[in-house]
Amino acid sequence: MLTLKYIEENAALVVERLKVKHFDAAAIVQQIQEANQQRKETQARVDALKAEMNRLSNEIGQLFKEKKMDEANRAKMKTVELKDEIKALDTTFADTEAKLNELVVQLPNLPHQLVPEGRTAEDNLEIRSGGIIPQLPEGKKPHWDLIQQYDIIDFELGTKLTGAGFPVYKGKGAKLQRALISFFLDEGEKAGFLEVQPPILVNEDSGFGTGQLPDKEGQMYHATADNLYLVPTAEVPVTNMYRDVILSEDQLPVKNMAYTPCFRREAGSWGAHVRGLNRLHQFDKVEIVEIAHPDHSYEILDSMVAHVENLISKLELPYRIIRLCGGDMSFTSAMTYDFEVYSAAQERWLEVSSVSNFETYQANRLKCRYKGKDMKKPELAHTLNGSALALPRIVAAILENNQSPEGIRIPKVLVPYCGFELIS
RNA sequence: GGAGAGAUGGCAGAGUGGUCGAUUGCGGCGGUCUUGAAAACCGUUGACCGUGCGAGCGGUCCGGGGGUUCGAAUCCCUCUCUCUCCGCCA
Repeated sequence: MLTLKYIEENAALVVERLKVKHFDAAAIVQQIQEANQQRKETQARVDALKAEMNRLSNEIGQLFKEKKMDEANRAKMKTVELKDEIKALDTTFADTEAKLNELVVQLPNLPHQLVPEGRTAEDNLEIRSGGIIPQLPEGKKPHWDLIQQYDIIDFELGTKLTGAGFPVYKGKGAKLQRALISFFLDEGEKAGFLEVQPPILVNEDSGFGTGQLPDKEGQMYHATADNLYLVPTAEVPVTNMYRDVILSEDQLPVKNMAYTPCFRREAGSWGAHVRGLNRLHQFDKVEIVEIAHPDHSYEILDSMVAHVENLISKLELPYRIIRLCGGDMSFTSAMTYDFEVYSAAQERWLEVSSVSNFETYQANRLKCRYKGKDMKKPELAHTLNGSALALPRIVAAILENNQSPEGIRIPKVLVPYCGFELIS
C-alpha cells in the first residue's frame, strides 16, 4: 500500500499517475484526506486528555505517599469524567484508522514513469527478443500429444489422485523437472542469490504481508482446520521473512531464491487455451526475491531481467521481453517485465516469468525497512521479485520446439542434470 | 496427544501496583589515550503517531486481544507462540 504521508503530500500526483493504470483515484484520495484530517484532530484531542489523565494519576500517587487521603480522593473524582471521554474518543480514533486503512488499501501502486499507457496486452512494449524460432516439420505435435507419446506426464492419473490440473510426472518427465530445478538454482547461486527452503503453508499474516489477502483469498488453497494457506508462489514466504524487519543499509541488497511447488486455484479460468501444461493448479517454480535500497532498485530490476534472460538463452528457447503497460500490470507493481517463450507447435507465446519492482508498496505493508549510519529514522526498502523460472511452460516449449522423428532433444545445459540427451 | 514452565529493548537478563520506556551486562555508535589497533576510561544507544521551522513537547508500545484500578511490565480473563518431561513418529 502507498504510505499515508505520500498520499497526503502528493494527492494530485497520485490521481494523475494512477490514470496510467486506468484507475480513477480522485474520490478515494479525497476521502483519505478527509479521514486523515479527522484522525489527526481526534488524536490531538485524545492525547491532550491522556496527558491530563497521566498528570492526575501521578498527582494521586504523590498524595497517597504523603497520606493526604482526602485530597487524593477528591482528585480521583475528577478522573471519572475524563476516563469516559477518553474511552469514547479512543473508539472514534480506532474507527477512523480502520476506515482510513480500508481506503488506502484500495489504491494500487503508482506505475513508474517508463510504464507505457494502454489497457490490454496489445499495448505492452516489447523491449527485446532473442533465440530462433524453429521450423518444425509437417506433423508437428503440441506438447500434450508428445507427453502421451513418450509417456512422461500423466494427467489422467493426477486427476484420479487429486483432480484436474495436478499432473503426475513420470520417468524422464520427472527427471526433467528435477534437472530444471537444479539448473535454475545453480544459476541463481552463481548470480549471488542465497537459496532458502521456506514452508509452503503460510499463515494469514503472511498472506496479508504480500497482498494475497484479503482481496485474492479465492486464489489460494486454504487449509481451514489450521487456517493456513498453500503458497501460490515462493514470493509469499520469502518476502515475509522480512516482515517487521529493519535491515542495516550495508546488508542491502538482500538476494534470496527459493524453489517451491506453487498452488493456485485459478477459479473459473479453464478452457481450450489452457490445455496440457499451459495452466495447472500445482506447478514448480524457482523464485528470486530482492530487498533493495530505493536508490538502486531499478538497476536491480535490470539485473534480475538479465538473469532470467540468461536462463532462457541457455535453454535455447526463443523469447521476448515485454514491459507491461499500465492496464496490464498488477495492482501492486510499479514496473513489470514479462518473459514469453515461443512454443512452436501451439504457435503461441507463453508467459514463463514476470519480474517486478514493487518499490515501497509491499514494504509498507510488510514494514520492511532499512537504516543507514547517517539516517535518523528507518526508511521503507524496495522489494522486487521474479520467476526464475516457472517450469511447466518451459517444459511445454522444450518439448514442442525440440521435437523430431527421433525424439525430443534435451538442451545442452540440462544434459548433465538429466543424464540423457533424448526423450524417445 | 498428556503434564509443567515461560514470553521484557539488537542479544542476555532484572523488575510483582505509583514519575518504569523500563536497573545492569554484552553488542552498536561517538570520543579520550595510541604511529595504528587492542585494552581501559567517558559519553551515547528502540519503534510508531501527533505537534512545531527547530531545540523540543505530547501520546502509544514490556508476545496479541480484552478486563480490574485514579494508576498495570507487574493483578484477572483469553488467544498465540516457545521451552522441559512423557507418548507417538519421518
